[in-house]
Amino acid sequence: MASPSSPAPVSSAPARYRRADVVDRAIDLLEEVGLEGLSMRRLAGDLGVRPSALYHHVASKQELLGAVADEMLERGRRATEVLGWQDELRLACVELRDTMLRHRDGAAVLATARAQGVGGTDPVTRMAAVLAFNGADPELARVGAQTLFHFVFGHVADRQAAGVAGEPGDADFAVGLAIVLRGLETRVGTHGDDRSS
Amino acid sequence: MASPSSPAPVSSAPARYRRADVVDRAIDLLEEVGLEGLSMRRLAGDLGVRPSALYHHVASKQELLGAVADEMLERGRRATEVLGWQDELRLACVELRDTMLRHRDGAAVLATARAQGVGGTDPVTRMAAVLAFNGADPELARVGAQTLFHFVFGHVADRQAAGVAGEPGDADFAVGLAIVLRGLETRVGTHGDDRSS
DNA sequence: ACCTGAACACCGTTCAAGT
DNA sequence: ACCTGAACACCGTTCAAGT
Repeated sequence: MASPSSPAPVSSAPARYRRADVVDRAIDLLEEVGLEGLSMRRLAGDLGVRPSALYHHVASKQELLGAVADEMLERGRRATEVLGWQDELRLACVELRDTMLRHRDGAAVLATARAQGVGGTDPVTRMAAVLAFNGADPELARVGAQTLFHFVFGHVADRQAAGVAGEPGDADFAVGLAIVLRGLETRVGTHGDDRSS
Repeated sequence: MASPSSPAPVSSAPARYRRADVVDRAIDLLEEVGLEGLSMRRLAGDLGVRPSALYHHVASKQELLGAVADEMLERGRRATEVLGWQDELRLACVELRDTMLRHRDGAAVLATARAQGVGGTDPVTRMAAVLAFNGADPELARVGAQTLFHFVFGHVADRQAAGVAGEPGDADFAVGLAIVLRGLETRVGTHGDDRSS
C-alpha cells in the first residue's frame, strides 16, 4: 500500500541481548521442550536471532547449561536456619530436591553441571560443611555429603526420566532420606542430639 | 589394468546382521566413543551398512540403548549367594557398580534404560526381594531398594561424568554403602543379625 | 559490542525400491 | 529378510563481515 522503496525508518535493527537474557530464556525454553529439545538453534530462534549470535554470550552449549544450573540453584536458595545437624541436612536435601523438581529435567541439568565442575554454588560443599561443623572428620563429612547428594539426585532423576513431574512420591523421598540420615547418625559424633538452649 | 567392464563376481553382496550383532557392536562402539559419540549413523558406518538398515533390527535409538543396557546387566551377572541380607544387598550393589564401571558411561546407559522401563532384568526388583524375604514390609522393601539403587547410580554417574574411569574411590563407595545399609538396619526386622546355622 | 550470512560436518528417522 | 538410495527436518560450531 505505501511506497515500496527505500526508507523503512527505525526498528529494523537486530535484537540485542546480554548473557543473563540468554540464560533466562534458556530456562524458559527448558520448561517448554525439555533438555532434549533445548538446542542452540531453537534458543536462537526463540530470541529472534541467528544461532551464531549466541556464541557471543556463551562459549559453548555446555557452558550455557552450567550457567543455567547456577541460576536454578540461585533461585532455589532459602535462608539458612541453625538447627540440629540432621534437620539442617534434611532441609538442604529438601531444598535441593525442590530446585530439581521445579524445572523440567532439573536433576539432569544440575548433575551434569556439577560433574563438569561448572557451578560455583555447590550444594555438596554446603552439606559437607554442616557435617564437619558437627564433629565429623573431613573424610566422613565429604563422603556423607556425597552420599546424600547421590540419593537426592538419583531419586529425582529417576522420577523425571520416567516423566513424572509431580510432588507425590514425597513419602518415598522422606523415607529414603531418613534411612541415609540414620546411617550417618551412628558415625558422626557419638550421638546426634543437641543439648544447646 | 584388468578389463574394466562387467563381471565383478561374488562378494559384492551387502553385509547381513542379526539384532544381537548390532547390539554387540553398539557396546564396542560405546567403549570407543562414549554415549555422546554413539550415533546411529556412526554405528551403521562401523557395520559397513547404511543408517536405514539399522531400523530393520531396532525400532529406534532408544530401543537400541535399552537392549544395550540389558546386555550389560546380563554380562555382569554373578551367582547368587545366600548370606545375611546386608551382605546380600552389599554384593548386589557391588555387582551393579562393577557393571556400570565396566562400560564407558555405563551409569547413564543403565539409568536411562531403567527409567524408560526397558530392562527386563531390573536389579532394583532383586534387591527389593531380598529385603522382603528378610522381614521388611513391601513398602520398606521397595523404598529401601530404590534408595540403594539411587546411591549406586549417583555415585558412579558422578565419577563417570567427571571422566574418572578407574576403581579407586572404592573407599568412598564402601563407606557410602555402609551408611545406607546401617540406616536400613534399624528398620528391617528388629535387628539385622541372622542366627541360622 | 553484538549481530548476520554462509558454511562445515554432522544428527535420527522414513520410505520406496532392490535382491 | 535385510539391504540401498534418497530425502526430510534437524544439530553444534566457526568465521568473515557488517553496524
